[in-house]
Amino acid sequence: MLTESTLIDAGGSAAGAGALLSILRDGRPRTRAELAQLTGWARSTLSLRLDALMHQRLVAPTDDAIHSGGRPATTFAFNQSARVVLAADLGVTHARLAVTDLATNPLAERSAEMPIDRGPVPVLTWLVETFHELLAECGRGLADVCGIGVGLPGPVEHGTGTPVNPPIMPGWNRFAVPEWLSARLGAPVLVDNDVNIMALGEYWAVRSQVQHLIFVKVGTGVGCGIISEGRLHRGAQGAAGDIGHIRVPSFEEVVCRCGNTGCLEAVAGGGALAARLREAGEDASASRDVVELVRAGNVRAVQAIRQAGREIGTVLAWVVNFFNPSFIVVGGDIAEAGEHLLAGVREVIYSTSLPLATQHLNILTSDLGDRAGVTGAAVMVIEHVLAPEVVDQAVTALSAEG
Amino acid sequence: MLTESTLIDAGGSAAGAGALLSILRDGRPRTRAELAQLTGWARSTLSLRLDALMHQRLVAPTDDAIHSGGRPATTFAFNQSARVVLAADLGVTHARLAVTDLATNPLAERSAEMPIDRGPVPVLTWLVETFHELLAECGRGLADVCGIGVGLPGPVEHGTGTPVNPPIMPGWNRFAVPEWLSARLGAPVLVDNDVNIMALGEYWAVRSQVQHLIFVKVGTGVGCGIISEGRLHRGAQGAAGDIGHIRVPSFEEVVCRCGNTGCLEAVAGGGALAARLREAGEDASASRDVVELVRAGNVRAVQAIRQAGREIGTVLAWVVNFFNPSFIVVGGDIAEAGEHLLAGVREVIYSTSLPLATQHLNILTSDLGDRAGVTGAAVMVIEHVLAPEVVDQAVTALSAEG
DNA sequence: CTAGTTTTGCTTGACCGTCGACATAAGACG
DNA sequence: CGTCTTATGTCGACGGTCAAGCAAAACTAG
Repeated sequence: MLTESTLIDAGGSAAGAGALLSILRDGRPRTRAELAQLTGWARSTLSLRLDALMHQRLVAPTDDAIHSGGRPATTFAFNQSARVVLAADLGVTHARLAVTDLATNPLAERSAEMPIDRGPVPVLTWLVETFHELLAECGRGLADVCGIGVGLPGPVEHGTGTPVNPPIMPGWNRFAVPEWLSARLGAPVLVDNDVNIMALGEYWAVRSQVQHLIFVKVGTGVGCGIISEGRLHRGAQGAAGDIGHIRVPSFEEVVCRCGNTGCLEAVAGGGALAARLREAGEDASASRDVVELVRAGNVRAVQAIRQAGREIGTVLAWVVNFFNPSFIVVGGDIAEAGEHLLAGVREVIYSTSLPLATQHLNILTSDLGDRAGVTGAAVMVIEHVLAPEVVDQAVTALSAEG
Repeated sequence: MLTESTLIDAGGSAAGAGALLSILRDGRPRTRAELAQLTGWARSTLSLRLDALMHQRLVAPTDDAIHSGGRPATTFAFNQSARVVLAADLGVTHARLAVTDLATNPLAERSAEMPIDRGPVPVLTWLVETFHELLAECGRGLADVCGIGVGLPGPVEHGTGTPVNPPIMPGWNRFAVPEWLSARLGAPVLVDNDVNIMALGEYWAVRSQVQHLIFVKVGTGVGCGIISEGRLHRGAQGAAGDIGHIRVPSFEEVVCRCGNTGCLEAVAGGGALAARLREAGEDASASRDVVELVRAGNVRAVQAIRQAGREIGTVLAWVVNFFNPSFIVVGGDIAEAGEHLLAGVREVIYSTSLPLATQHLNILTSDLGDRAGVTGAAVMVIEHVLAPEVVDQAVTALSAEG
């Protein structure tokens, strides 16, 4: 069997351009002299590499030059607009699509009702159409697209990009999302669980200060995404972060939709809160109604959410001891209904977890809000496409053809 | 300020030798032709790199050649005996030292009573002396030592290798262990928490099958080490894995040595078990006595251990949902007292955790037993010293001087 | 407007790593 | 013992990288 392997770098002509780009990716403009010192290359070599990146339009000279008495030095910076990313966050009932630049800034965005249970072909067909519209909106074409990132509301085998036995996505099991999409959009496709993607998005927002982060989504259900040393921890079956079905104390009688009893989700999830408020005579059928009630100042709803925060905090207190993150970001419908949930979470964590672990721990609501998903989908693509090896390969391929 | 930075590879003469070694590190002998194909290098280049590694004695030709009609091809394999590693597992009362080869095989080993509370200088002085004796025992000298790995029973800041506010190591706080040891033994020193090191050791034993592993140590206290994607997760303050002070349900009244109540350790730790058995009239003052009782067939002790397994299993069931490991290895004094603890752990995890997460989960006792610590200490050193960049640097340094 | 200063682009020659080809070594087979 | 086959060492060629130097460019200061 022929493996055609090149386990180690090919030593191609412009190899190293990727390393240069990864220095410039922080966005700071730099002069040639600075870059030569940082890379350790000769000025001539550096110019070669820089030219290669400029031909790819991944780097561009900035307007402001540095004046130091003589000829001003032109500075070069990462060109965020070189390519665009198509990012999709598909929820159970709702979808958000965006075209972003290479720094996750949105160029065009759309949010719409789109039930996932319509099945893969209708949903993805709509997705392709909408991406075309959004591209037109911001004056870009398919040629500018460097990759497509998709978040799905269920377990996804990230290696192949296919959903596996998703409980709430009828028809999607083992559907080859990447193949289907890349055949129609002509770019690499990456797929992952929606909570993982939101964790990536939140990590991106604080990446300069933080290595270990937990993102907790409290919507109809409860789940979390785990970032260890800046990388997503997916677990052996890609099932990591499923804290919604952890059994919490003193609620052994509550039945969960998963069939077990006492699950966190059945106690503190949006669906459970709605049901409890309904029993108390309030008008609430879904997680979103609970948020409405809280916004309207309904005392019972506020109390319920705060108590839910305490229950979730109990589980997160364990997580803090076990995982020792420096950030916990809480997002999802229920978290966005104000600080009530967070208050409950903080109350329990700071009183229960180890002082060493809580000392420098930040517990916050998401700054990105419902944009965390699309941001994370874009991050997933950007991290892949702008990885040094991939850039080197692209640069050499282009310089080879002329 | 001069940074003298070379962020990107120096392009030194024999760079790439490290990559070659990392291929050979699986121990399988290979011919030049195979290696050339695997690396993608020309045969001549490959021979150059191979020579460099052979000069370092890191690779050696094997005796058996492959006969294929013409001139037989000599095969080359990683030479595990090229260097030795000094590994130390310092417990609270007990210490185990070993000299190992580059595949963690013990060449000489010693286990002794050595209370950690004698303070850093007496303990480390004894350690240096004993290492000299062990080296003499297996006919090696300090020149053969490529690194020293140490495990300590408390929180360690791995970057600097110093203990920080250890609760049970008087005098060790902020003691610069690496500097002290490397000044006397002339080799790089790596220090980490003992549980982390044991996790590394257990991971090493199953690394071909497993990416995500949890090692649980049940001794006087309870703690765990976390391996994510083959790398140790230490957490933001290096405090990850502290499951001993997670509060478990229905034991809110039990007081823990940490001052809180209801901690797992206060319910299921070896110290707690001894106390409970003592109350019941048995003769047990420490965790080791509990093991004795179990070995002697004492029913109360067996029941106590099995119940402790259930309590620990409760916490591990949460961990399984959150982290989704593929292996859980249980070690420490209490775990080695037979299958009783494991039975309790399995009972709870398989009945409580999500089916998806438990489907391919293995829950085992340690094969390495009380050797997990020294093995892990050796692994820590080997992974560092045999990392491609480090090997490249060593090879170029040697070829430069002649 | 001119002289001074610093960056930038271009060229050259030298060096070193890598490659491919050729010659030689080592064992198998008849 | 000679021939065949395959492995291995050696050597020249190629190409990428570097350092140095020079000329042009671009701005400041007077």
